[in-house]
Amino acid sequence: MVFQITYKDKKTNARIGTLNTKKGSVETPFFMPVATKSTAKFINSKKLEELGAKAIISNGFLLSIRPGSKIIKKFGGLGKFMNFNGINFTDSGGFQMYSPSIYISSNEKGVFFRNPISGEKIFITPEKDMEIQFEIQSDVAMCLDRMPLYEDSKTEIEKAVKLTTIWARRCKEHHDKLQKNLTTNKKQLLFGITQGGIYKDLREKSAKELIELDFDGYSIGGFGMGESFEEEMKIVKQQKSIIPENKPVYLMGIGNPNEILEAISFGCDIFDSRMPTQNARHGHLFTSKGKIKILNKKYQLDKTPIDKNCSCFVCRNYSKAYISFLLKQEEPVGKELASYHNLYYLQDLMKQAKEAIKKGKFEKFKEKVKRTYKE
RNA sequence: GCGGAUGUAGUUUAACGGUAGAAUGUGAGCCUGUGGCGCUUGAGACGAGGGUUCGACUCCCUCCUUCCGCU
Repeated sequence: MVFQITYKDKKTNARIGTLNTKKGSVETPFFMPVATKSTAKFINSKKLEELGAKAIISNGFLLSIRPGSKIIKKFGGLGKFMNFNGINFTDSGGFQMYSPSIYISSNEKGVFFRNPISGEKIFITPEKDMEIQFEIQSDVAMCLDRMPLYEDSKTEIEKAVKLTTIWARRCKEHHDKLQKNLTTNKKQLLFGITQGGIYKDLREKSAKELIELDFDGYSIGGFGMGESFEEEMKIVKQQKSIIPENKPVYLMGIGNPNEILEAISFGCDIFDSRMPTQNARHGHLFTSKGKIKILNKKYQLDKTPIDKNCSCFVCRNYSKAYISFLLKQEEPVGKELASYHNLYYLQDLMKQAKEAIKKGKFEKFKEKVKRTYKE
């Protein structure tokens, strides 16, 4: 059993569940720090465990360029290579099509990338992508998908949906083949990714086509690209109404506290985003009173911690003024401290959300957080 | 003391007898399946005084500053 629901909220569609992987189980909903190249930026794997991350997501495609999936395999897989005790997700590289510096083109057969280091052309097919993630031995793999941009025309987005389904089928077939000889408890999970922008009809088509292929879980992709909160949530709600109840749902790339809680209330289970770490490096910090910009001059002499209500390592030891100064100086430790706090904040938020769901107080909790993060 | 050079944002520097431009720093904002990159925007300067000129940061004079060299 890949996924079990253990508790359902009465007022909303929020739920508590268990995701079972070859590395172990994790309670949902949870948030994954992004560890693209086998580490979160400025936060090592032991710190990730310390601050409460039970799962993280890395990028299979980028890791296959360097150090190479064969090397990671020799270490016994990504989890052992980076010495992370939690669950390792890997992304397919589909998202890198949005990165003009390495993306060249794509067709029905696969995607052309430019190796950012050597400059050589790389051709990634869905089959190749599955082999990479299999070799890296992540616990959960993602399908290669075609992510359109928010500003793309509906025709373009429709084409992306079509391609995403074609690739998803090939991913699934090849993934099954690769795992045929493994015992059940050694199997890697595979998630399909829906596309379709903010168009209900395209999203419906995308989700239904993927469901027919029967994945271990379903990701909603292509958000956080410029659409409004309402546009996004309208689709999330719709996708959840199509995806079978007993499948875990992963809203990709979403890290804003408001958006996460809203999506949880619709029944989403898994999240990831570079937001906490990227924001941290740029001085935007999450607190129980909302977001603060610690580089602002008014914190120059502030002796208090980032968040008085936070019990993280950073808030117990350092002042706003000190962290602000370090960030301004571009001292790596400043980035480390800020990133640590933001990641801790999100892990703690998820913990509180789960407790609130169990106590039947989730809606109230969500509204409270929403008020502090009103923009 | 004499001779030479020098003086433009906090800093490093452009240009021009007719609106003084940039870089960096600084203030404010942006970043959602990560390129630690970056992007937008605000404030900020002609050493002082006099002269020539319709008009001077620009040409001339005096003073001052700083640097170099020489008694």
